[in-house]
Amino acid sequence: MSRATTRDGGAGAAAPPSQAAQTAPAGGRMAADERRLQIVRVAVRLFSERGFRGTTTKEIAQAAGVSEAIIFRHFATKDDLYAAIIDYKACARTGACPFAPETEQPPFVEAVRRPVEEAMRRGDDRAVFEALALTMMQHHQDDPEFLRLLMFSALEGHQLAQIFWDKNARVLYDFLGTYIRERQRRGAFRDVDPLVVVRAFTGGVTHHSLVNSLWDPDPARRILHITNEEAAREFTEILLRGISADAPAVKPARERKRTAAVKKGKKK
Amino acid sequence: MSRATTRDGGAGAAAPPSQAAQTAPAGGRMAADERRLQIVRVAVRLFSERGFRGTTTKEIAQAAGVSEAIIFRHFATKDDLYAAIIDYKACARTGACPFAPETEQPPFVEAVRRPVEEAMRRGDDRAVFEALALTMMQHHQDDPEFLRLLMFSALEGHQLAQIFWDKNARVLYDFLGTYIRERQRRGAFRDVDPLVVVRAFTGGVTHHSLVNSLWDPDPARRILHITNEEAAREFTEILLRGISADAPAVKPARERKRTAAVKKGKKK
DNA sequence: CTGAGGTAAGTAAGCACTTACTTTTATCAC
DNA sequence: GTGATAAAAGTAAGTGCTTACTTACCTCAG
Repeated sequence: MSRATTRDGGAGAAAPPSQAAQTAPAGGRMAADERRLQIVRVAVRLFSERGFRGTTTKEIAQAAGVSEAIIFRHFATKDDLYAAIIDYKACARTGACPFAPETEQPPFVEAVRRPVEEAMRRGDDRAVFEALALTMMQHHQDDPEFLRLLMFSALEGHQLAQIFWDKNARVLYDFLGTYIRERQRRGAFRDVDPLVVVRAFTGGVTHHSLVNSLWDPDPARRILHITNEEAAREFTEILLRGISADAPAVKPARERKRTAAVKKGKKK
Repeated sequence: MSRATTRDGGAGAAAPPSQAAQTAPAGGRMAADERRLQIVRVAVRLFSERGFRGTTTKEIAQAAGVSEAIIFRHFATKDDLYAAIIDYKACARTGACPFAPETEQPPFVEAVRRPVEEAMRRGDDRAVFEALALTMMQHHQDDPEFLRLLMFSALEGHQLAQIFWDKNARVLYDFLGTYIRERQRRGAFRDVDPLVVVRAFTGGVTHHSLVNSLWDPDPARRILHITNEEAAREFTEILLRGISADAPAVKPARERKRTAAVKKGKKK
């Protein structure tokens, strides 16, 4: 059951720890399921670093500490391995999915859902959006592989991108959009297309994570150095003021009042 | 000057129009500069579609209608070709570039700058952000290659991503941040970190373009089908309401005179 | 008749994937 | 407990194809 330890000092010739093997020495022999899972994990890491096309099966084998043929014993083709990654990433984080495709629960949305729905029941708008933003950012930060893998997948035209959208983004748009519509009916929010609100908010959050991950890596973080909590709070504050109904009519834009002064012959 | 046409009907054997050659038959003989530029353009398109690693020199040659050896007569290595692309995409539009095709748009920030700065001088916040959003989205839509190339570049760790950030994003953060800070000093905007505002706003805009380009392509556009103008208007509305200074009693009057009321505990 | 634009046909290295073979280990009659 | 055994985990050394890049040659404008 537990990982190896049965024969660590054994033969010794299996995997020289001198180079490579950054992930796991993985020296000993493994049960098929273990090995398969390990290969998937290694492949996820490498694909997220270099893309599907940019990663060779040889590299995966080396990083996993086995020969290339092992990869092809567990996965018929490289595409097959990619498919396994989709299964893995689509359900791995729920913890309730060893490998079976039976999970219908999308991990990302599921992680988001609980705290957000709880806040929704209380009608606490601030908590809703703050929890949403924070959960998303935390997810991106805890699992930076995921964003990269997703972007590679979208750019390279693989299925993961579409699956992610259907299982996560679409769900989010639906249930957040529904909430916003409900709050509008109650007069809490002004009349904007709820989907535009979702797009604007999740866009700010996702873009923030993406820029952090691609251009402004973690320790230095020189472009915009704020905690996820601060970011969630500020983004939420902007959005809530931006869509709340009782807001003071915004600003000089309402120039129909100011007929007197500077009417620059603008458009109607 | 003009593209070929000198010997289209000539030999006939050069480029069979039966397959490939989606871009340009490019049959005849070209001057070196012409050919070089054409190769760069073709390569930009292919790299943006499949990434640097995912595009072969053979494909580039075929799409350009020449033999592979021609690529390597003009560019020592594939990396060299990539470097030429950087020049092309990063400065081709400034006009200050070796082989700048004077025809195309100015670079990103330059395109944004003119309308936005004009609105800034008028102090028309709405126009500032709307013009910014609209110019960005229009740029992304007119040149969808660019976003894809940029993302590939960032993911694959090429220089273009860094150069783009330094030459465009950083500049935008600076000069929009400065504007916001100025408006805060005048009491028009509440006290938020200007960089957070820039991140939130450009994030929403960029994310919108990215989702449109990767998940919701143009003709159908089923996830969120709005024009760039509408999107710019809505995003701007949300942002401006979101960061406008608190006006407890709605005071549409010029705020710079009214030192008394507003000015909450803002300065450090 | 020279030199620049262009090509066909390479080359060595790298790719996804196989084949033929060698351990290791769980199992079960004894 | 043994030890024969079958199945599975593992490997070394390929296979044929593709890749970035070269070499040797051609062709035609000036």
